[in-house]
Amino acid sequence: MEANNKEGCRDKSGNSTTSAAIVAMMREAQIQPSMQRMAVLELLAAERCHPSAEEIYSRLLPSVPTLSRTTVYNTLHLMAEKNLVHEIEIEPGVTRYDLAARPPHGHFLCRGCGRIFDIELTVSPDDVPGEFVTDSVDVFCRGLCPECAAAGSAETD
Amino acid sequence: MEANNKEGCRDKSGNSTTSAAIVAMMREAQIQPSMQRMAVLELLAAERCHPSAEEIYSRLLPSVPTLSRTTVYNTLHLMAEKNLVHEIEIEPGVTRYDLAARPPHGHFLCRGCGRIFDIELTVSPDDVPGEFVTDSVDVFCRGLCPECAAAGSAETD
DNA sequence: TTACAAAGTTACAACGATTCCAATCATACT
DNA sequence: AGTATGATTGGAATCGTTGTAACTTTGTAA
Repeated sequence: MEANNKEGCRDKSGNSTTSAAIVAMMREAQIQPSMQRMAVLELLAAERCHPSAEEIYSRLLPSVPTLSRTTVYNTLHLMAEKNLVHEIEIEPGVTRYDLAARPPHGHFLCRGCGRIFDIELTVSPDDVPGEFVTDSVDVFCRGLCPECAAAGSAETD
Repeated sequence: MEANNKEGCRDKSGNSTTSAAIVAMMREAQIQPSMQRMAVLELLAAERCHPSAEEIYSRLLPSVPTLSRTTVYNTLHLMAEKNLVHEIEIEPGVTRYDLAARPPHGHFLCRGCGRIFDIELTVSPDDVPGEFVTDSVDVFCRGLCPECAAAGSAETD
C-alpha cells in the first residue's frame, strides 16, 4: 500500500471526556479503573482516529513510560468483551478500535490517504434474512475520501 | 475462539466450472493461465467456503506437490487486483477469498461453528453519504447460524 | 503495620499469517 | 538454440498478536 497515515490522528474532537466520565464508564462496565486502562480509554474517547493497539501503545508511551504492549492488548480485549469498545478489521493484519459509546456508524477506508472515516450508514440486524441470530453488523466501505477524490480529479484536469 | 471449522468446506456447489471457463475468466482479466493459477481459481469456483490462503495451499498440495505458499499468495493478490476474487476480512488475522463472479452478497460469521455464510444483504455504493468515491461496500455480520441457534436453544429447553 | 490474596502489569519468548528475496524454471519471441 | 520475460520456488524475515511466568499494586483483615 502506498497510502500513508503517518501523520496520525487529525480528528481530535473537541469533546474531551473528563476523567470522572471515563471512570464512570469503566465502573458501569465492571472494569477496575487502573491508570493504564484509563489512559487507553481516555485516548479512545479524545480522538476519533480508530487507532490500532500498536498506535495506542506508542502514543501512550511518552506519558506512561513503563507501559507494556501486553497491557494495551489485555485492556483492549477486556473492553471489547465488556462492549466498551468495538473492534474494526477493515484493513488486513491490524485490528483497530473505536469507542462503543457513539451512535452506530459505518466505516470508510480511503485508499488515497489511508485514513478511516466514520460515515452515517448502518444496517440493522433485523435486515439479515433467514434464521440467523445476529449480534452485530459492520459496514465497511473502500474508495477515495472527498479530499483525495478532489486532489485526484484536480490532477487530471 | 472455541469455534471449529476444521471439517472443511461442506458447500461444494454442484456447478463445477469447466477448465475452459476458468481459462476464459483469466484471459478476460489479463492473467496468464498457468497451471498453478488455474488450480487456485478452480478451487475457488468449485467450492463456496471462503478459504484462506493457507487452506487453498494445503488443499491443493496433494495434487500439486511442488506448489509454493508464495505462489498462492501471489496468485490471490493478482486476482484480487484484477477483480477476479474478493478479499474477505471478517475474522482477525486471516484473509479469506471469494470468487468475484457471483451476485453481490453479505457475509455472516457464526460464532458457534466458525463457518462463514453468504447472505442476501448488500449495501449500494450510492448509499454512502457525502462526497466519497466508493469502490466497494462490504457487509459483515456476526452471531449464530440457524443450526447453532437451534442447537443452543434446544440445550436450554 | 504487617501479612496475604487477588488483580493488574511487565518483559520477553513464541506463534501464525504474510511478505521479501534470490535462485530456478517455463514460456514465448528472435 | 539463445535470450528475455514472467512465473514459481523455498527459506528467511517481518509484523501483529498471544502466551507465560515473574513482579507490582491494591484491597482486606488480622
